[in-house]
Amino acid sequence: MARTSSKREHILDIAEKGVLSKGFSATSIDEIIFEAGVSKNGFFYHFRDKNALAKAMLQRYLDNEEAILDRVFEKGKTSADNPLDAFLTGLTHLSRLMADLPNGHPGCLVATMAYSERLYDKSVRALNKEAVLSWRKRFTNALKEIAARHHLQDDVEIEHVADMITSVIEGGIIQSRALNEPRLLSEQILVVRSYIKLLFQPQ
Amino acid sequence: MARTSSKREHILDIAEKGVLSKGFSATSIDEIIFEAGVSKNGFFYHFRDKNALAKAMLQRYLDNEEAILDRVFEKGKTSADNPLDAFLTGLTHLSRLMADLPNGHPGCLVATMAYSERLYDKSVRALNKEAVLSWRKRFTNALKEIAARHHLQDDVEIEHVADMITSVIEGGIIQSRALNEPRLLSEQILVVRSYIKLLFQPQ
DNA sequence: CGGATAGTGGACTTATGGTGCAGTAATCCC
DNA sequence: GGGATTACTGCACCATAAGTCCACTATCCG
Repeated sequence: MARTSSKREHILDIAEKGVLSKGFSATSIDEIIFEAGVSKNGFFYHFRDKNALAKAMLQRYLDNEEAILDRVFEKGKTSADNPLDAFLTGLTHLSRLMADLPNGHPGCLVATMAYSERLYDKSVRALNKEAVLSWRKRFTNALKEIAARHHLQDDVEIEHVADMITSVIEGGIIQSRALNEPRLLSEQILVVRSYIKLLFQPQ
Repeated sequence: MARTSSKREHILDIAEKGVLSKGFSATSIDEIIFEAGVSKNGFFYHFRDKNALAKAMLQRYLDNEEAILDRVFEKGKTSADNPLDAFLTGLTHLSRLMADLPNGHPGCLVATMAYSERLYDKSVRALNKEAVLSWRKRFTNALKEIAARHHLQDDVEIEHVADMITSVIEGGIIQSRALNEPRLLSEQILVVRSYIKLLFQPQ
């Protein structure tokens, strides 16, 4: 067979879709291998067990998300002359990106894994934690850069505001799904943008 | 046996703990009945199938949450003389309530069910949707009452701000779990409180 | 004392996660 | 061009899980 595995990525695609619509344990290996057109041992060749599948899925998801966030906020920086406008523009781009997804955001693996932690081993839980911490770091750094130039209009900790951006995105995805309102997430991002604006812009 | 079933509630308690820590399908009926000290047919006497268990769990969870929110925001109203202060005080109470949970919030069933929707039938999905809509209604009504007296400091839709309160709570729970930081949720509620304050209070 | 409520016990079916073993086709390295 | 490595297929097997069927029982209410 081919040297570079195309089936591995195919398995991950199918597994991710299943996990985000039914949860991890309801997504059976038999079902994955059937859809991927691969044998059972073909699956176990790539992933020692289901936990290894979870870890690979999560790692791939995080790499992809990071690249998207990098791109969006980099784009914000080029079109603005101060950190506040850059960040606000970045959030606008992110909102539009979410609005352009035809069926809404497919769901966040970090959220599903946080809600079924007992299923995974230490390494997956550590990876999930690291991901949330990296978002905290990303947004905290951006907000600190803003705070260096603009006075805070309320007594809140920068780090908590950074976490709130993540909260709104995760919560927005949940509500989008529960209500079947794909646009809700992008609207929520604009609301948190409104907060950042009010928090740093004197009226 | 006793007339009023104590075992039914016991089953629901154990099932809820399992679902919030491992997910729905990973929480086996065999495991539930073992922990509850009930026979398999004892389980199926109360719940036609696993879907009926999910529905009963969710209904009980929602009734409980509604009672808590009613209490918290009612308390806010008695200690303030205007709707803005009443709502801000309610959020402070809610934040404190979450901070006082020794192991943090146990998790939201609405979120887990939104993330494994394909597992449940129409009635469960409808109940989940109804729950999110009831939160939207609750917060929208409160915010509209405020908006009748205070001028909005930014161009945002009240309903989106209402949804944001739910977003921050759901997202706060996810991050609390992922990071194992029980206090994060209560901090997040104070940040959304800060937004409501800035949004209605002229500087 | 009859009927409803709240169960127990056991046998059975199908699906799922996972293991073990034997074998194969392509490719890379020397 | 030959041996190791990669990327698989096929089959048999095991324990656990959801769910069904049937027969039976204990308690309470009117």
